[in-house]
Amino acid sequence: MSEKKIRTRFAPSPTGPLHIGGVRTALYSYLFAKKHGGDFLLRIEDTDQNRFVPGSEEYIIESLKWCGIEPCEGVGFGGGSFAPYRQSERKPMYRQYAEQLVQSGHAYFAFDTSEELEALRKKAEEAKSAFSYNAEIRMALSNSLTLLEDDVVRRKAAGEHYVIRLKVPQDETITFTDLIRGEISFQSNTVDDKVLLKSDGMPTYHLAHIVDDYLMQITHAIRGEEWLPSAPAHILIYRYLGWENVMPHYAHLPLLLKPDGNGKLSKRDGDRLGFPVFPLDWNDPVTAEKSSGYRERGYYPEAFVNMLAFLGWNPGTEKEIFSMDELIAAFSIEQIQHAGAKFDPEKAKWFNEQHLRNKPDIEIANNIRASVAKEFSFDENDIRLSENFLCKAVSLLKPRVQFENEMQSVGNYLFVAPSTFDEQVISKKWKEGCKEFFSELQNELSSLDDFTAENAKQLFETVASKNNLKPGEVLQLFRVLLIGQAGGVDLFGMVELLGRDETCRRIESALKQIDLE
RNA sequence: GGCCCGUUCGUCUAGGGGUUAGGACAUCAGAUUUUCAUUCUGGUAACAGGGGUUCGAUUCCCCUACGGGCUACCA
Repeated sequence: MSEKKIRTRFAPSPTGPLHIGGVRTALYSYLFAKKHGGDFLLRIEDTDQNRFVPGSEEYIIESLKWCGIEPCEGVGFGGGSFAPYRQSERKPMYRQYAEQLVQSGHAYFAFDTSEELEALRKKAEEAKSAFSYNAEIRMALSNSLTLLEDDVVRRKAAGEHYVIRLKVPQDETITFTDLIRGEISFQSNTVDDKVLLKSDGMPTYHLAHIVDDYLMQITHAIRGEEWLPSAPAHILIYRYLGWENVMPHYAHLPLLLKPDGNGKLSKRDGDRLGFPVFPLDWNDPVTAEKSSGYRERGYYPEAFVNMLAFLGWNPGTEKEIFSMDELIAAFSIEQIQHAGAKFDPEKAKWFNEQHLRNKPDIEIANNIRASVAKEFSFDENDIRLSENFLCKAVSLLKPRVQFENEMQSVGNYLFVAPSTFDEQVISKKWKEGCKEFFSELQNELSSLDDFTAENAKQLFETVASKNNLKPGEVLQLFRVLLIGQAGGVDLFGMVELLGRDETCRRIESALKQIDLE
């Protein structure tokens, strides 16, 4: 790996919505490429026509866009000079490499039907062992190693289905260096004769990803740990194709695990524990199942990405809140964890909260304006949609929410006057003279010129003492008159936000509604 | 079953032959706040077990246990 330009890829299958584990794989590949001034591309691995799910390719593209993980070339993103980037469109390219391997004696034609193989598997299972199409057994099956050459030609000419299998050597040790785990060795006898080309003429993942990575000049293949067991077969394919000296460096990422219990994170866990497992909402066209996404749940993409980056990686410092650019600068494969990470929905929320805190009020105000207008049916010229009002509301609400979209429900009292009033507070705190006090307060406030939190507070205290009341005695009542409830944002900050007219209106209206003797 | 990968607080992790084993989330307690939230302070809490190697091992090696992945004409 010297002066060669770094090129990484994300190569998902369009078999459904992109799992957050997949997004993380894409993210790490992206960060690594960007860090080294390289290219990151998106390739769609749709070699299995049976598992194709309509809409999932679009879903993948939209997810990456939302996350800000933008490939500089590939399906949905244009650019690049290695098109097409969809394997189904590259179908004609693969066969020659499979046949080349047959020519060189490293692969063979196999005519065994799925039924025959299925039967062998069953038999092996009954004998409590696993069937493996390998050196030990291949000489007993129907393939070009056992059949007469004429027979092979005749069968092919007759249109009989066949696959091309890799001829894995016996008694060899296959060693390679994983960027995360270091040197890993496999005994070739434990590797099976993987199918390279299927009977429908499509390549399997094993052949396709190698041909494409080679042709697309990929330098680093970052993928999930589930691929580790087939890595020796991949090394062999590179070797027999004569590409071993330019093959990409592999990095196998640890998996994302369930928050509780054992096993890898699945959609079911999200449903069960109430958190999304996908970046975006997804309605499955086949099963009609609905899955919720981080975007619709209200996460900021930068918080989502930040959270994902920290699941299995850390910068080695104590800084935790990162922008994408900061992640790019800090990223390194050496700091990737070796063990799987249990997903923690609580910490995910915390990341969003932190990004929310760091976001300027004006930006949040602009983000929530439309939904506030809709929620409360405000006219577009309503003062409560003004930049000034919304910014103040946001700053008041910011410490009380983790998501932008919680603001209007958590702070709904800032936008609309209450219709009910906390009886407990009233019956506990209301006493002689309160009515007079609030009437006078309303009166005084209505003529307060500079209507700030500070001035309103001062006035409140003055009027209270004039009525022989301690501020503490009527503060809670004041809050209930204004918003109907006991808790909430800073009282006088809210008074300033509401403004003179609305504040007075609310006091007056509350005094009428509360109807005390 | 076989093969491969892994194992530091409940969780995400830092660290690394000699440390009071650090941080964050969660949790608990106190302070601040007229309330709730925020904020601040503090607390509980971890090197899976057994053998080596070593003056010394949580750190290196081996074994065991446990966890995970793979074992398809799926990726």
